Amino acid sequence: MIPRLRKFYLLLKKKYPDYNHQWNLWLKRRKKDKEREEIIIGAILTQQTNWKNVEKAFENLKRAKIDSLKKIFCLKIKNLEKLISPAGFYKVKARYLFNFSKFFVENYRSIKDLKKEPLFSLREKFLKIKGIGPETADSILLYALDKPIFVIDEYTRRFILKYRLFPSLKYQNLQDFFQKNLKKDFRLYQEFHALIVIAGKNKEF
DNA sequence: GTCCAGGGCCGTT
DNA sequence: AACGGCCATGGA
Repeated sequence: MIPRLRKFYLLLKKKYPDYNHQWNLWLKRRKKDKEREEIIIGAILTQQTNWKNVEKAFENLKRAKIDSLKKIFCLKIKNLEKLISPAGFYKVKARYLFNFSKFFVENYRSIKDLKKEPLFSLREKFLKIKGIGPETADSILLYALDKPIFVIDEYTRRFILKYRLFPSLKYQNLQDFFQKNLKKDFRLYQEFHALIVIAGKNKEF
């Protein structure tokens, strides 16, 4: 029998066919380390923030040639604050970005090196960094490092709530629910979660 | 002018 | 363990 959750996945997939094309391109492209680092930076900048504002912050960073965690680590915190200010909460986020960058440059040689580490050991380490909570940690693991862990965010909660798919909205409970009902595959997790976000932005729930 | 967006931390209970 | 206040900008 097919889990109900999987039916919703297939339904969303059918409902947003033009996204399918983009998705296939995203899957095929071999991600460069720089791109993975950008995903990490974006995961922090977008905390409780509209993506439009995050894009403005990215434009500033690009203009200043700040395109890696190492460069963020070397930057003066005040300068970093100024560059990312359009993304809001800029003082805490500058600190958060610095904290993650420090963790990265001091413990790993490259993104490949980081990627080699097992999921759960990595997740625990991420969660110890100030500024990295469960959602940000899992976004980085899933989207930047291709690790099979399902991201729970506000859209995911609204999706679950609307269709009454699960009684609890607590992070761990929901994540277990998704992972128990889906094949353990980072591609599936990425695509399903992305579809939930698209549908959410589209005011479906 | 008001509301709010893909969180997380911290202090209080 | 759970909850409220706080962090800040730009677009609707």
